[in-house]
Amino acid sequence: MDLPYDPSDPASIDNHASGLISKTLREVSEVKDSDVTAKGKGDLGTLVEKFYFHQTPPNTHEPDFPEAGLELKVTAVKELVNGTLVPKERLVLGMINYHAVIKEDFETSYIFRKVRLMLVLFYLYTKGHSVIDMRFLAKHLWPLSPQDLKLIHDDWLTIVKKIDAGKAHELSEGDTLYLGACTKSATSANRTTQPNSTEPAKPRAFALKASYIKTLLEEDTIHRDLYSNFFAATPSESLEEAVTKKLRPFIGKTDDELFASIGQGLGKTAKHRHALLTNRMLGIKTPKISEFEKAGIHIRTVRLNTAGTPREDISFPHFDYMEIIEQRWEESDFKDIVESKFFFIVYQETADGALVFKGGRFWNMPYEDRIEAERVWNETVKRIKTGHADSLPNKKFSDVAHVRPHGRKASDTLPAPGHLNEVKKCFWLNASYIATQLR
DNA sequence: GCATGATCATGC
DNA sequence: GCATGATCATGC
Repeated sequence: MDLPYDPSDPASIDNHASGLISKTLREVSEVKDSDVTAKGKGDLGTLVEKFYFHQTPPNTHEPDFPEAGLELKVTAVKELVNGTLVPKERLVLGMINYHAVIKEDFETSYIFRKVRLMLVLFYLYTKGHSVIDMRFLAKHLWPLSPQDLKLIHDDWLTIVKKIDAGKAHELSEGDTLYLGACTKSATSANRTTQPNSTEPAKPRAFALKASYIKTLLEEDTIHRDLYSNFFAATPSESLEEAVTKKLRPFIGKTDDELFASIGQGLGKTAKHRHALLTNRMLGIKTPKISEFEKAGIHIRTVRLNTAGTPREDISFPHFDYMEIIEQRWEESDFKDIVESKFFFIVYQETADGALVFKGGRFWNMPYEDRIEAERVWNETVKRIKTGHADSLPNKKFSDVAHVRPHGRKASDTLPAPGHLNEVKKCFWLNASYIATQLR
């Protein structure tokens, strides 16, 4: 048949995709309910290609439009309570074949061929509806910038090196910045073989992090003035090296000195004043650092006492008792946290009470400690389920993490099994644990 | 000195 | 008004 667009021309494909915006697939094509398979999950992309673009998706690792070198991605967004749209999930590019990937080069890998130029269609996820009735809201034609391509290349190498070292079971999304190795399995017990080790590993896929998609969407629209970049891609330099180089001149200065020299206009009493100061050190005037936002990096200030131990434990958003008992570890918020990357801004107290900047440190949780975090999470859920939300794992239970209150005040509560008003709580990383990790 | 509970400052 | 990250307060 004659196609209503030119499959060798990205602009023409993009233009044809415009006809989907504000529509559902059912409204603009001949698709029927019987075309939707079993769960209906994940196959909207296939249906769009077949019924709207009249293409048979290549069952190889080629981009969907090989002549145009363009990969079509259909992905869900959800609406937050405040009305903003955010990606519902990571953008999965394809399963990782642990045995094959260690023999590949990035330049010839399917990841490279796919991410170079992507047309991403965003639809609003609406629970309980068939995928063909979910509405498309926006699209974006993405030729990857050289900076992003460089970091994704670095990420790919990091992942493949770890697999080649026989550590596929230790992979974590926190190992990398934009391209992650996300777990991909219906059941958390599912394991596969890996090269150079007898240890079974969770199946994982290459995926662009949700934080990456979210930032690109925002940068593209109304929030442009929120973000700025500091990373200039040079072949030899990693993001970590670029950060280290920027921060080096400020190491050894006190926070008072830093506020005086580069902190004009910053509130000195703000609790996140040290994070703001870091932006200034990186030469960034906007509230957010583009590269850190894309990578979903948790930026946290660590204030060491004179003995070199953090004064405080590290808190996270409180959880909902009734929600967490319905979750499995694999889909929990805390699992996402322990598989994310952190950037610690380290200050040390001196005997005379000054705070000296010691530098920034990237960190993500090692494998054994993620197993321990999972143990704490499981015990927490078990206790809540059995009506003990008032007595959750404390510091004696684990060297890595504990649970304790995190509300705005004692009366800031949520319902839990057996408790109508239990104070809001969250997972904390133990200060003593962070101390050992920083050494 | 540390564990645990409670609350503050800011942004949206 | 609430979420979030940071910090304070209390008691053993």
